[in-house]
Amino acid sequence: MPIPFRSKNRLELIYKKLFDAFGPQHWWPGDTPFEVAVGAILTQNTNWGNVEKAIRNLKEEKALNAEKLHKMHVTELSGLIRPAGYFNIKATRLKSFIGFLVNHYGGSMERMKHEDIDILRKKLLAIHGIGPETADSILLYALGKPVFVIDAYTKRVLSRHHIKDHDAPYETFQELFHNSLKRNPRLYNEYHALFVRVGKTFCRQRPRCGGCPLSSL
DNA sequence: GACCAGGCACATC
DNA sequence: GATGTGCATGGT
Repeated sequence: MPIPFRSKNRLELIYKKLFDAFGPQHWWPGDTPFEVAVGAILTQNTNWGNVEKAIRNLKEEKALNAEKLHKMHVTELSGLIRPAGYFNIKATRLKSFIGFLVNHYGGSMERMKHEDIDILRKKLLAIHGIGPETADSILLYALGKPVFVIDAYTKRVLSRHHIKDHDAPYETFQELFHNSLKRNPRLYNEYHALFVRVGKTFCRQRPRCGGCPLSSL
C-alpha cells in the first residue's frame, strides 16, 4: 500500500530523496535561451545524445541564431538536424517557432521573456509542432518561468508509485506540482531534471528498481 | 536485430 | 473523446 502522505508532503519527500541521491543536475544543457528552445524541439521523443549532434552541426554552420535559421531553407535545415531523427518534421517545427519568434519579438528571446506567462504559453501552444511539454520546457528552461515540465519519465515515476494514473491529462499532472510546491523556477528546474535522471537510471519501460532511491516509498 | 529515447499532429472510429 | 499511427536517427 502507498504511504498515506498528503500529496504535498509526498512530492517534497520524493524531491528530497532524488536530490540526496543524485545532487544538482545543472539543467538545461545549452549556452543561450535560443539554444535551449531549439533543443526543446529537437529532443521530442529523441535521445539527447542525438540532439547534441544536431546542435553541433548548427553551431559549425554558425546557424544557431534566429536570423540565420529564419532565412535558411527548410531542406538545408533538415539536413543539418538529421542526427536528431524526425528531421523533416522537426525542421518544419523549428521554422514555425522561429517565424513566431521573429514576427512577434523581433527574433529576441529576451523580448519574449517579458510577455505575460499565461498568454505566452497559449501562444506557444498555438504554434504547429509545439505541444505542452515543449512549450513548458521553453518557458522554464529557456525563460526561467515557474512552470513545471511533465514528460514521459515524470508520468512513469508518478504512476509507478501510484501517485497519479499514467493516462491522466498533462495539465492534471502539472497542477499536482503547481498546487503542492512553491512556484519556484529553480525548484522546478532541478526537480524535473531529477525525474529524467531517475527515469533513465532506474524507471525505464522495463524497470530496474534495485538501488532506486524511490524504492522505499 | 529488437528495444529505446526529455512528443506531436492527424486519421479514424 | 479515445485509440492508433507516422515520423527517423543512433546507442545499448
